[in-house]
Amino acid sequence: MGRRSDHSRDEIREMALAAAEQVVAEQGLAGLSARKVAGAIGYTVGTLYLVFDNLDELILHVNVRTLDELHAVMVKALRRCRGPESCVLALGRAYVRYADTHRHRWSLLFEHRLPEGQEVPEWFRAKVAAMFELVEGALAPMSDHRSGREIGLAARALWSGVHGVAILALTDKLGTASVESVQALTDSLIRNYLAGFAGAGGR
Amino acid sequence: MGRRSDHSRDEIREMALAAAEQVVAEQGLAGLSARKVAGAIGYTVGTLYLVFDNLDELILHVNVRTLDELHAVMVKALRRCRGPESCVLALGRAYVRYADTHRHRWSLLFEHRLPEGQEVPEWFRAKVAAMFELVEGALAPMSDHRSGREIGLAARALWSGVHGVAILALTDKLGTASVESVQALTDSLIRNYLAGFAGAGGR
DNA sequence: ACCTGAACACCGTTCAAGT
DNA sequence: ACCTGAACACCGTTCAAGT
Repeated sequence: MGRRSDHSRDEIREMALAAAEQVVAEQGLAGLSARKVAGAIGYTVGTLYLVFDNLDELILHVNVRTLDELHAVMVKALRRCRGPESCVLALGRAYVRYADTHRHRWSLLFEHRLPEGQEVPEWFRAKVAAMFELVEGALAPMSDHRSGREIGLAARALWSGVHGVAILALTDKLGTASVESVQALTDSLIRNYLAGFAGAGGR
Repeated sequence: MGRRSDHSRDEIREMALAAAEQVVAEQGLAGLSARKVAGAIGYTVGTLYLVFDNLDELILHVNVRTLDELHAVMVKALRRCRGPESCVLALGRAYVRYADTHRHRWSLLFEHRLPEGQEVPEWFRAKVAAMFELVEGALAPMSDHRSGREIGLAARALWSGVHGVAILALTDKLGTASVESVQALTDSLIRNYLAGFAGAGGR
């Protein structure tokens, strides 16, 4: 036993994250364990704790990667749309499609909660903010007369909404879990919200 | 040891549920364990399994009670509103207020997931449906020309949206966790959605 | 310096044995 | 018939000891 130095600290981190992603993809949060991840990369549990503070930190990093993937998918969706409503709808559909095809990875984003006092680190929130900025960008062309603050609030309200639809539908709490019906729900949410937002009142 | 018969099966179930509620309220899902619940009611772990299939079933019943409380709170909110928009807003605010003041109980509703193949039982989904029916009822006065199916879809889209706002905001993923800002977000979501829904298009 | 392996204090779940 | 207590197979996390 003892020293091996087959891999650098960073390499071990990377391997662990990749292994954790695979376990989560296959078995969800419930199937994830430090021993399982360690075994998958050919190291002992102890080594994992040399490289991550604890399991929560590891999961946080898996989640940031998921946010990055989501962001990329949404950016891609923006390349095939014309006009503001079309673009917001495209973002919504891309989001729902990702959630549907990567259920476990996506669920981990919201099933995992940090222990009581601990708050979500800044670099994590920045990634969430980046996602909202895509929505703000799509909203901007239809909101000349509005302040950045208003657009920011609208993007958060609307996107949290899309997210809520995805959660209830995909975790089967609505009794209507098909991708089509989720799409119908998000489309309804987005179309009606935008009608109100672009129209008279707003607020 | 052996027989005691201090309490009937149903009494033990009731005591266990009450104890579980308290543990969850204080320490969240992560703090909940079969041994802890059993200890709190003065029985052994084994007894808990005589009365519940497993921990998942116990949690499911805690969650149904939460849905009942939420329903009651929303019904109460409907007593102090005039006109459709006012009533939907009242429902939204009641929901957010409940989520905020009972964070752990409310979080349990969505943090807890049944093991892979198992689906949410019918009696559970019925309770979720009952919540949506309250929203449908509030929506009805502003949708004479719409079918029940359309109203149902609108209620689900809108309410899932309110729920998503509450999740992201209260689990601190938005970086704006104050109750006021959550209220502002839900108000924005509801007002704009209703403007679109009541207005011309809809669809 | 790097990694292991065993330990500690917990889990959910089962079930022979006691009264 | 009802309940216990110990067992089993797991957890997350730590850390002395080995190379």
